[in-house]
Formats: sequence, C-alpha cells, structure tokens
Amino acid sequence: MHKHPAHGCGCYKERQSRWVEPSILFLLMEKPCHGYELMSALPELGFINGPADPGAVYRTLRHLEKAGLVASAWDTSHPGAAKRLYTITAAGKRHLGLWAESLRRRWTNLGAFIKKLDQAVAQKT
Amino acid sequence: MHKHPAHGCGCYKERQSRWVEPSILFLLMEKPCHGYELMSALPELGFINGPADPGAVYRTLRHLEKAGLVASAWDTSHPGAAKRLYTITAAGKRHLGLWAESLRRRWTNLGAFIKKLDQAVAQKT
DNA sequence: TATTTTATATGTTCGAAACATATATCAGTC
DNA sequence: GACTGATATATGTTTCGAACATATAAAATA
Repeated sequence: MHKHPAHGCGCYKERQSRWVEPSILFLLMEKPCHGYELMSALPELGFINGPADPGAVYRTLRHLEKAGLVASAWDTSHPGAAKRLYTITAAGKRHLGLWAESLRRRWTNLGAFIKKLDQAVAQKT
Repeated sequence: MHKHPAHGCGCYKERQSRWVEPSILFLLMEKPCHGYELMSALPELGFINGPADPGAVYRTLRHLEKAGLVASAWDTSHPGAAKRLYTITAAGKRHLGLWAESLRRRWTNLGAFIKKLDQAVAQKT
C-alpha cells in the first residue's frame, strides 16, 4: 500500500486514465515532433507534475504508428543522435476529434459529480 | 485488441480511473446503505452506462472498511437475505473531502486541455 | 416447482500508467 | 583525454484497479 500523493493517506495512488495518447496526438497536431520534444512538452499540459516518462512516450508513439494514427521518419538532417520525426496522419486527426468528444463527456460527468459532492460536503459541516 | 466503446475504433477501451471509491463514499454520505442498494444507485452518478459490477462494489466496501473509512453491521431487522449495512465514518467524511479536492483539480486540468483541443481541431478544419 | 430478484463474495484477466534499466551520440569542462 | 551531463530512443517489469466471470444462498413471484 502506497501513499496517495494528493490525499496524503494510506490509500492507493490516484492514477490517470488515458491521458498520454490524446496528449501526444494534440502536440503532433500543432507540429511534427520527435519523442524527446514531446517528453518535454507533456508536463505543460497539466496531467503530470514531474517530467514525463520516456517509456510512456515512446511506447505510445509506436502504438499510434501501428494503428496508423501517426507516421514517422528518421531525421538525419541534423548532427547528433538520430531522431525519429513523428507526424499526425489524417486518421490521427479524426481520432483526436473522437478523443475530444469522449473527454468532454468525461469532463461533464465529473463536473456534475463534483457539484453533488460539494453539496453533500457543505450540508454535513 | 478490443474496440473503444466511444471511439468505435481499434484502440483500447477507455477505462475509468478511481471512480468507485469516491462514488460509494458519496452515496454513504447521503445515508447508510447496503451493497446491493449502492449497486443500483451507482449508474445514476454518470460514470457507467450499464448496471454496476457487484465485484467492484463489495471489494471496494471491504477495502474502505479495512481503511476505517466506512463501518458495517449486519442488518437482521428485516426478513429476507441478511444485509450488511454500511455507514461512513468521520475519517471517511474527511477522506471524501480530499477526493473532492483532487477530483476538482482533475476536472480543471481536463477542462483546460479540452479547450486547447477544441482550438487545435477548429484551426485545422 | 421453476424462475427471478435480492444479497454477498471471490477468482481471473487486462489495460495502461508507473517505475526501472539499457544504449549511444554529442557538448562542454576539468 | 577522461568525465559529466544533456540529447535521444528503446525495452523490461511492476502495480493498480476496473472489467469480466463465476459462485452461493435465501426469498419472492410466477
């Protein structure tokens, strides 16, 4: 049993759910990136506190590529370690639209629940 | 590989994250309940579509009880199958307050991300 | 009597984040 | 020239907790 980082209690950590995939698709919608660039941009989206996990990024990229939602090419134009440049595909853009819809539902449901919570907590104080 | 129920695509199902525990604590805040009652009330909170999973409910109740957040007593006053009546404890109420805080952060972050998503999607249409 | 509803409980699988480790190139510095 | 740290990519393993499946039994109802 670990500590819930937000609750500071003995209960489980609060894990996020499906944030890596939509985050990466969003960043690639703005412009093509390589993995390391995505890693440094991810924390600014507000889902994590510390630095992003390379494992999450590169594995998700491979998954997305296998699904045809992003495409990659080795970038050898620059000196230094070889970079793989990822681009979002048309299918990826459509997919991000679906994500936007389902995330919005999630957000609405969560908002309704929080409202109920607030009322309940306020009532019993 | 299964179908994402919302996306209708080949990608993974979108699983929820930590909704059972706060939901149950909330319902017990309103009034003491037994497990079966909670099961039928859960779908109304908007996190699931179909009926609630008994496994999720009873296991969470046991977990919460072990953590001292709820207390239970066998209810033999009524005829019929024996029911275990669950009550939220003072610690449970405090805990629900923490949940409210962290869920609100989640909601705010998600809202900000969705806004960015909308802009990106609108821009590239 | 047979089926459904009420009621509780455990066993197993699975998705995806979290955590850990490995490898190689290049830039700067001591 | 050796050492350190940033850049860059990749895989291995653990963990959490929802999702799915199954088991049991008493009572209500058809």
